[in-house]
Amino acid sequence: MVVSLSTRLLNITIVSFCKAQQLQKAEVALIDAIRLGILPDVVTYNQLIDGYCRLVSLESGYDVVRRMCIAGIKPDSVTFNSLIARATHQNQLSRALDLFEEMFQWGVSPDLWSYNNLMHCLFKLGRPDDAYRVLNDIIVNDLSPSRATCNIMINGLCKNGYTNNALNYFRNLQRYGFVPGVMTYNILINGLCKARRLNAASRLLKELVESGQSPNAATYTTIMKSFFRFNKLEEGLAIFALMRSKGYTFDGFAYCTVSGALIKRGRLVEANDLMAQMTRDGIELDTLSYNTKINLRCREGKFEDAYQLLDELEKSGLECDVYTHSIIVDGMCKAGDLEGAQRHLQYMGSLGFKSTLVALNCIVNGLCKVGDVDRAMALFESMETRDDFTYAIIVHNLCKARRYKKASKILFSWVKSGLKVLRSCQRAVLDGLRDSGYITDAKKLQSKIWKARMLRY
DNA sequence: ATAGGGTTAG
Repeated sequence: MVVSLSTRLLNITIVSFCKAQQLQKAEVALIDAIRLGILPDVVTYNQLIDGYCRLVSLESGYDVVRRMCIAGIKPDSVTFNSLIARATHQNQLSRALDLFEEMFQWGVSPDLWSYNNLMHCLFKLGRPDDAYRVLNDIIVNDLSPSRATCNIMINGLCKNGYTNNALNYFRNLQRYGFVPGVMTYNILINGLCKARRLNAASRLLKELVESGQSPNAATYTTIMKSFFRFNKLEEGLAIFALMRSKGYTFDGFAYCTVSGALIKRGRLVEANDLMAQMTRDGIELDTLSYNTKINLRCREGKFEDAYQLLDELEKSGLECDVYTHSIIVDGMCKAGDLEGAQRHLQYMGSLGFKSTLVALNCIVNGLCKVGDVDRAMALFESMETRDDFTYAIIVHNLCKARRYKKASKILFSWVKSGLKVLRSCQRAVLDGLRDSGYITDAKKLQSKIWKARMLRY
């Protein structure tokens, strides 16, 4: 009795150190306890494993599993769930499946958490069919899907383009007595907004309110963003005002989102006012707010001010991120200072930023805008990773320069890359080819694209 | 645990 009480105290100590992100101290507590003759149990180790998985890495968590086995304690489903959560969070599917296998070998059955994580991972990897198979596994294994399971299903279906299936699934669940919460509604509203089905989204919003629940910050942000996406600035601003009146603008994120939308449309004065208002409302600046302010100064052409903000950001103990530098590189490109942009890109590299893709895209775009499509092409060819933005910039500008043959080659490699292809770019190339007399080439390109798309699946 | 949210193209 005395021993088990001490173990409980040890566990409370360990979990609070893990929550405070102090693994060293948790380890010391464990050693001290053992020295006093207090024996750790499965809970002790599970807490430590979870801490290592969350704060350090999957491998470091797994090391604790080894220690636990040496100590003669058998892992349980909670042990594996921490490891599986970390693996699936990093989209390491095969690692997660290895853990399932190992779990079976220990004679431990996966529980609902294990399956939920696996489902989520499969959806993120764009494999909705396999995720659906996991849902079947849940039912076959006599586990009942939880609210989280349903949300993961609905979200996964939406994210993979099956908005209608998500909606049908949702309605079926309701028929079986499922009472959706705000999160479920948010997932669907977001899915419908992204699928440009605003009427269906607003019907669900109405349903949410009629169910006696209140929309939350996420609901409002989703709706506001979709207004901005469809260029309905005033409607978006009205939502922002509503958020403010309800106190959902406490973290400054909404301010920055609205400012970003204003900056994009060149309404710099209003963006300035808004950022000032944010300060007046007593919201502290974080990296995001600094980035927004830097973006604003760059667009105003005040690069000294932008650099001063950068300085201030670092002095206040915050850290610049990849956005900060991409914003500066883009700002210089937009101001026509390609040399400055290249210089800042190098600086960014020297700071150890691995992903310079967005900054490179900005420079490719900047080179095109000052009429140097050849240098833009050279940079494009030298890039080791490209995304849909990279291709869109190059293809669009080659078309603008009426270099349709080159554009059609790049468009084709774009299709083959599997990245999302902008319809406007594809049309520009095909129309361009036809209008300049290359009718056969246009037809050939079209059939090649068709075939490449078919071959992908 | 699972919803939203900042940089680049059109």
